[in-house]
Amino acid sequence: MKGGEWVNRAEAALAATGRKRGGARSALLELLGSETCALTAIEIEDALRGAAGRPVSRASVYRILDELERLGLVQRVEIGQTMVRYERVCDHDEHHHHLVCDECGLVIPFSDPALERAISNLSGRVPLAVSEHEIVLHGACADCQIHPVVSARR
Amino acid sequence: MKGGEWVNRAEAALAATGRKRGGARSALLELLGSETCALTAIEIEDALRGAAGRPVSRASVYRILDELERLGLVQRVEIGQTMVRYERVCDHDEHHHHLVCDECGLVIPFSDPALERAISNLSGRVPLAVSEHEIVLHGACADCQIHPVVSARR
DNA sequence: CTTAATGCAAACCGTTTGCATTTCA
DNA sequence: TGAAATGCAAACGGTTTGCATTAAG
Repeated sequence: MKGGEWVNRAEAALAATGRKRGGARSALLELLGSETCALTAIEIEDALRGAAGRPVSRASVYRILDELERLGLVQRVEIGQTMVRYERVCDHDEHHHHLVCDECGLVIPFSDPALERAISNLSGRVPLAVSEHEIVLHGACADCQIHPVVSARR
Repeated sequence: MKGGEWVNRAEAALAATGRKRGGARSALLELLGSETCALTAIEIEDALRGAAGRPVSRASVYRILDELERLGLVQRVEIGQTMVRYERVCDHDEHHHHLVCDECGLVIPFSDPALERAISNLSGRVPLAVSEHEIVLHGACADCQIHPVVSARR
């Protein structure tokens, strides 16, 4: 499984910087490894408090995510929903972006080679050394087109 | 000037909903009309308190922006910088996206027809009725490639 | 033992809200 | 005069920080 590989890579990267191992962090790594799309800190906290066991304090969730982000193992995904989301940084073939339903908040991952081509093409012609990119399509998901939630509006 | 047109359209849209005119709002409209790229609420507040005259309270800035957003006259731009940015919604030919320098926070607008083509092409093949999209390229601007700000990191 | 990891509670800060006051039509 | 617009200050809520405690090596 892809996520397992990522967990190993993460453990290795952390060990390489002379870090000690902690229960909270490995629980969080395992969760992120099993998840393919972006979660908020609260969702992570809840998931860890729930079934999977090993509750982790919110402060630790944020600290660990921050650390993983600095190491390039996790990336923030900000898709206009107040709360920041986090997901593991994956190999090229797992690279994806997000569809966001503005009615119900549903987040769906997608990928599109043509779009990636346009981006990498563009990256060379721009006054910035591009290191990453983020694409978000907003709209209404199938359910919300059928059952519009009148009062949602963020 | 493009911005002037936008201001007129905005005034008209507001009048059409039976709203009264207020000093704070017209000052804010004028500012947004003269600005081509995204500003934060604080930047707007400062700009209005400064030279241009007519200080506007922060609460009003947020309320007015919210109102303009609901009317489709302004759009939020969230580019991973903690604070939300706002810019006027422009005609098709002014449509653009953003380059963000992760070192110093500089925001640069850009547009790319090929990218837009890829997006609109994609929009039809996706499980979402796409109403808008946002693209952000992150990296280091020219200045920051030369003089790296060691400790910036958000 | 020495240093990193963690939890708890308080602090932060951008944003929103409640309420009294002013302004427009 | 009645509804909308505005300012001020307090409330909110996601995130960060300080500090004391626990645990890894």
